[in-house]
Amino acid sequence: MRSRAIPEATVARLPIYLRALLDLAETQRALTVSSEELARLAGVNAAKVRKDLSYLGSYGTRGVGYDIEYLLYQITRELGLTQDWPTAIVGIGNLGRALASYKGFSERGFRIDALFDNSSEAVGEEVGGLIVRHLDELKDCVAESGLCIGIIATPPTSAQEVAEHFVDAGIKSILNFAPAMVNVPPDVNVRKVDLSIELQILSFYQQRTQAIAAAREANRRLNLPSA
Amino acid sequence: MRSRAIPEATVARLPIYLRALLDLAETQRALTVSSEELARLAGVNAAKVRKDLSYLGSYGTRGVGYDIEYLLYQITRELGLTQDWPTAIVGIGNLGRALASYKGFSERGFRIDALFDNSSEAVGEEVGGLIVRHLDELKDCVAESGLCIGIIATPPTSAQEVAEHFVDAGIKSILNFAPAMVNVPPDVNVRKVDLSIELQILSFYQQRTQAIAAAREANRRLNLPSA
DNA sequence: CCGACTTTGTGATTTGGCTCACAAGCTGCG
DNA sequence: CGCAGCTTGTGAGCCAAATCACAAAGTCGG
Repeated sequence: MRSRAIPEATVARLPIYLRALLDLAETQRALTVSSEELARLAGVNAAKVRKDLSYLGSYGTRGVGYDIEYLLYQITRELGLTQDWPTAIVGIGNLGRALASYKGFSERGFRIDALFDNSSEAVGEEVGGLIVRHLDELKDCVAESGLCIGIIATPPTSAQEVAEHFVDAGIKSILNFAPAMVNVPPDVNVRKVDLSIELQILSFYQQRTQAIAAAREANRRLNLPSA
Repeated sequence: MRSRAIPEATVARLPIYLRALLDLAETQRALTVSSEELARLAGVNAAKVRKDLSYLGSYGTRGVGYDIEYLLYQITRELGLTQDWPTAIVGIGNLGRALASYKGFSERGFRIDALFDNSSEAVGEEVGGLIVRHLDELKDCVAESGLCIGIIATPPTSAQEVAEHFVDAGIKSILNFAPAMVNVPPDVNVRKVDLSIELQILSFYQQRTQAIAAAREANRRLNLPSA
């Protein structure tokens, strides 16, 4: 189990465990936590927690559980959150503004360091304590201040163009909020968050349960035609 | 293949195909699309597209491809997007405001019909053309206007409370933007979007590639001690 | 009408991840 | 020290989903 290959699914859950552990550490009720309790807090099952944590190494004690502080440190380190990742947002519309002032980022070690837009209206404006700069300055800015992560918050039509600016500037990690696919070289990592896709998935299941209810109702009436 | 059980993974991709098809329909270059092209637009592989679409029925023509308009209609219907799903947002902070005025929702048939908060500052304010109401009015509002989907955009500490309000009001579909788990009865469907989790995942892979580069560099120096 | 070409639909296989179940290992108590 | 009671770590089996590969079914040109 000493292989350095942590499954993708596990990586995606580490941040969830991290948050649960932070909550536990704040409310100082105990020094250790069992896989059972962590599972409850993270909304998964206990075996999965244990298997996930075992990929990081054997950090638990049988009969006792996991030391909260130690586990916190290990997960933080594994996720690369012991260092700051300077981050830039491109596209200062509704969404970009909200992201720029979103507390959740800074709380988890992602300081937003620069904002860019290509409309002359937005450039020069102050948003969340930062001055919006023109997209053309991106490359220089990356070179100067070592930006590592780029966030796309533009309309979908500009997403590809912004992604290419990022790639050109040497950024290797991109978070794309625009509802559009972007193509990048294989050494660049893109993750996508689509706010409306999740709603559409909810719609699917909602419709299905309503359809089932309607069908049941129809059957009931057929079976009892003259109630 | 006539089974009505569409795999979850397929449901999650249908919105992506939908968007790609809408793009194609707008730019009217052709009446049909091949699985190959659709796959390229959606960022998946062609066999997956075909298998996904086959769960909806046999809507393609061999040697030709899929009729764009017809496929659009079928996916829209399957996702339950032929009807409107009245939606409410609870928590009118930075994020809630951005979501309330986010164009992407209305473009895809999710009209935001009501906004709620429980701070007396926010209540009464106008955001995106709607008046913010107090959370206590939620239940009445659901009864009156048939709200179907609830969005949580509060800080994590309030998420569970808001979820319980939703459940109490009879809402069965919840989209949770708060970085916290919520517990609901099994007949309620919760989906979670966590903006910072995606950044943390990016951080993991970014750190890993940097670590590999550093190790390689170190090796190079060891092998060439007196360059 | 035929043969070359294109593209779908889908069995078969592989992969990856989830769950179960239990041995191994720790604590605390008598 | 030995035993009872927890809790971890992990092999084994299982299941869903991704991929492959190809027959079936269409188009088009001559």
